[in-house]
Amino acid sequence: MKIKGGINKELAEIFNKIADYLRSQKVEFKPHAYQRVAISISSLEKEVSRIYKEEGLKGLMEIPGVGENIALKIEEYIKTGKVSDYEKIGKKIPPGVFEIAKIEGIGLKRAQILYKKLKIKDMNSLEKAAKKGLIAPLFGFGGKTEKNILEGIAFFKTRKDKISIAEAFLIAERIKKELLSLKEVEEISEAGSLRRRKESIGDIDIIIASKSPKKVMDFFVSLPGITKIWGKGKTKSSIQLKEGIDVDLRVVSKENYGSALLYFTGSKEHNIKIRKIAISKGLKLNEYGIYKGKKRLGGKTEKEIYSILGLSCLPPELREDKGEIEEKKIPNLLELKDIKGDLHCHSLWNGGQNKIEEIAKTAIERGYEYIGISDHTKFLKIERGLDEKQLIEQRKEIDKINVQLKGRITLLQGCECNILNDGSVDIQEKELRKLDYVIAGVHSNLKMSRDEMTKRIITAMKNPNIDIISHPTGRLINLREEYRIDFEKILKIAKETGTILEINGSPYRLDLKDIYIRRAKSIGVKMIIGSDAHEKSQTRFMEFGVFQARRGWAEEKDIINSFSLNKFLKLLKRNNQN
DNA sequence: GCCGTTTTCGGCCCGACTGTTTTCAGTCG
Repeated sequence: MKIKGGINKELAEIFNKIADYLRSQKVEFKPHAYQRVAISISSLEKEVSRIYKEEGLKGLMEIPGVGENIALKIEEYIKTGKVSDYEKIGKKIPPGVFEIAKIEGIGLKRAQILYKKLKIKDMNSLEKAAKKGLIAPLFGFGGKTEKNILEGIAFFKTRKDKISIAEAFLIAERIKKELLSLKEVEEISEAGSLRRRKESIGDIDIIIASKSPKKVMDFFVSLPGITKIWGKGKTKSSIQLKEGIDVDLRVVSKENYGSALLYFTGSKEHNIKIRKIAISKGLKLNEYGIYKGKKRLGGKTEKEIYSILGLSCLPPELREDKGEIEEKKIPNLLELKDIKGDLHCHSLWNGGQNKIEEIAKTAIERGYEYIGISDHTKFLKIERGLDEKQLIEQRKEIDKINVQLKGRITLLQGCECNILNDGSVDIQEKELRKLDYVIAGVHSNLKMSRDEMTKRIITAMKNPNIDIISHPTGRLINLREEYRIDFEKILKIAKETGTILEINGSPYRLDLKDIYIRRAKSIGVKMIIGSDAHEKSQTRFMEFGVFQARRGWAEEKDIINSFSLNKFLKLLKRNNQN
């Protein structure tokens, strides 16, 4: 069973599947151990093969959650490309059955029942069976489950072969770095949907300015990790990477770089519109430049072209033909460097991977002025959510670290408490009041009716002790739809109550999505970007939140963690009541 | 299978809810 992706991701997926399998066999404790290792390996910065090469088995065992047994399995995979225990499972369960188990409402146990009873071994055979109504009569299944299965399959079909912005961004950074090592490369940039920072990316486009296209192309098609060369020419080459994504490279002359970048960044709709403007001015715009008759007026930079067309230079994130061309006042978009703190971080206290002190030090390295610890609370047993007593204990620790780090950073204590079915939360109000800020989010019973879920969130927003709503729509990209909510109503109440909506930067969520951010901004609802880091390196998810905010036309003034600590605190509901 | 400022062995992964059941699987991160 071969899985696409870098070695850490491959192993994480194998360990996750072993965990799923053991859980379906009712094995105790081991699934948790495997799952933990899967999480910790996938958040490693270094490839396990490198750790093994440099430090051997001992190095592997220093990875959190890895003991002797799992270290040996990692070693086996590095040496042979296989984990024999996992191969044994593969003989019992076809890979398609694991896929089926990803559908909401189906776990590996039910998938195995379907395999045994109806010989269902992939999505296709599952869909056929559900449509024929063969599933509902099975013991333990029913009409609603069958309906859920069909909805789940439909959702899976819409996601196509796209990868997340986070994954595409990191791959592109790596490739750009390699290409930049060539002295023949004069300019380089990503283009396409990646440059526009869309949340999912079909393929990666890269544009290079160079006088020696052949050298650049030869180097490009010899990069490590290529599984297929679709085509190689003087100006355009296309490859497939082992991560399962295609990369297209175009090499142009420096004179054409701006026009090529503009053309290949898109969007198509944006390009059509600016070409029409060119025509209306008696000009012609293409990927080689901007022309009046045969005379070339420019094309070296994007700015030059926009200026000839009488437009301001539009940031790529806005180029969707959603009003940016007509807009008189182009927003001065938020930038990563504007961010002064991260208020959504989980610590070791609730099952995160790092001590508060380590998170604080990472925040100092990131240049933040403040950092907030917002651990889950007690309703989420599986996350070891904190109760009132533990919050009081945690405060003591935070106070102590604040003294140690005085002058370097300020730590705040918050929590991410749970909005229960009736809109109340799982921590007593008087304890919430003692915190510096409170985030509340929905983490359970996600399939409520639209009215009930809207009411549930609104009740929480009306609570004077709740400052921020985390991941307000609850979607997981490619995995789970939003809660059914009346978002307009939620915006209205957010504005009235001064509740802040989060833009969750985790690549799995990116919630709020771009159109909601733009809508919130237009109404004047304040937002905050949180990394939702469960491991210190994940604080970099802030950047993906900033991308998302930029696509939503957000400026510094719309995002409250771009404010200095004092201004930020003054904006919180708790500090703003008469 | 991992882990140790109580431990090198005995803890760890709990509970409320939904759908479909009459005991259970799956979902929330």
